Amino acid sequence: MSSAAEDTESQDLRAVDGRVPGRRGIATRQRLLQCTSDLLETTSYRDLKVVDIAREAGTSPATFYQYFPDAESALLALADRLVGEGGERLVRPLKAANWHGQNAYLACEAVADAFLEFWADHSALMAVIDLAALEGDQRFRDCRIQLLNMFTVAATEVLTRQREAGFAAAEVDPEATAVVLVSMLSHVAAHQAGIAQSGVPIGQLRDAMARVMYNSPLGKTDRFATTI
Amino acid sequence: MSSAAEDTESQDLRAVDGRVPGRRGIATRQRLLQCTSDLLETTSYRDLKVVDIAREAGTSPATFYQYFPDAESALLALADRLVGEGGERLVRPLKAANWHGQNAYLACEAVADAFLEFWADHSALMAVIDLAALEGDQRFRDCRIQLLNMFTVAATEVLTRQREAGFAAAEVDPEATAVVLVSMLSHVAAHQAGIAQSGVPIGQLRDAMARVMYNSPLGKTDRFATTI
DNA sequence: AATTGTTCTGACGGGTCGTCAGATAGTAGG
DNA sequence: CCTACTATCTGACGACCCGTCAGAACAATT
Repeated sequence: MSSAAEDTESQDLRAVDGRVPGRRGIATRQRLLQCTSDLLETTSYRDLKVVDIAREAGTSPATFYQYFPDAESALLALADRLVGEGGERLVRPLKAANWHGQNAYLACEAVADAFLEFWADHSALMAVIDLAALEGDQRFRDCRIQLLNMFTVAATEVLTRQREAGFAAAEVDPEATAVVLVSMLSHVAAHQAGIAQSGVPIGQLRDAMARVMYNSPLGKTDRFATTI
Repeated sequence: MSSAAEDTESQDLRAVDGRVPGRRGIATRQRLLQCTSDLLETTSYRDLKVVDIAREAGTSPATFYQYFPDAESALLALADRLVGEGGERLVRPLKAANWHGQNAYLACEAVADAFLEFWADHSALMAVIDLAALEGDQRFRDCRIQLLNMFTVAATEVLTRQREAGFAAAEVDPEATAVVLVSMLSHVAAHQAGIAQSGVPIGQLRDAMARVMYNSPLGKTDRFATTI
């Protein structure tokens, strides 16, 4: 399942004119992707020009257009590659944990860390995904949904179990709660640099995230547990 | 204090060449702003062309540039006008509430509603602010911070009091918690349309937001309150 | 080395941007 | 009503970026 990205890379690849590229073509495409990724570290998404990517890759703009219809498509290709890894990384601490008693808080900390670290590791690309999705680009919107969907589904399941076990009120809507928590996690993770810059240490942020999760119906594994 | 925006409008206004515009000039500027706002309802932020705004206003692009250095600046002028109203609307339910006992949950509902409604009322412009801020534009970033700052400060105060009253653990960091909650509120509010479209009713969303707030240290006004 | 298929690129038409000199509209004084 | 002056508007322009295409350069195969 996690090789889906790989398969897409080697199977479906077509140059713009419909031909299947050979060894050299694939290498060029790869080089263009790498240069796009590199440039993204120093250039803002909107200032990313095809001509710059091409120059960085030591080739001409026309070559770029042979492999991608536009600059965004190259970014999308990079983003797609991230979805597999990301979905996995985010959902792991949720699934690995056993949501009983005190373990729940540890799980919440692990989840907060996973979000913060994943966004920190891929801040530039994640910013592009968030941005393009917000801007209404359906391709990036799907990408973002797919990335978060695995987590949201898993969180919904945990919440449903908590509710069935009587740890949360019957009116709690598991899916809505999961969406709200995912919003919190992804938004804080995406803005961690800015938040830190305005004086809140990342450590405190992580604790606050974990606490909010733990105190929500997600973390409650005891009918009379108190807020921490 | 709330007339600050008005003052700015009538005092500081300068045409691009440094002159102070007269009656007619101010009217033209106003018309351009209104057309920008109108076009924003039907056009995506990035597709907003100066030439379109000018045509809509029945004037020429060159006229536009006499009043704004670029299209973003017109949007910023609209955004600034929203900050006064927005800050006020968001913080009111937080300050109006007395955070004692059961009232706290009602306050949380009111806060959730305020965020959802404010973003719904100004979805297009708020999307632009979020977008431009995310994109790194410092002017919009400041604008967004100013909009949310009043609320964040007020929430930090409430949290500090709750902690001093012994309703939250000593390790709870009021500011970090406030930031996390504001992230949740603003992100959910900004994406409410998309979330609703994917099948979660706004009502459920509101309840989930209120519950997450209420269960966080913000809502706890009783040492042994249980999760709802 | 000739042939065939693949990959690359210089040069171009089309479009948007922001500027500026000059046209136009408004106004005060005679 | 005319003149002179100021405020406002605009047509036309150069600069820039985008994506395309015909043909050059390259690689592989015989």
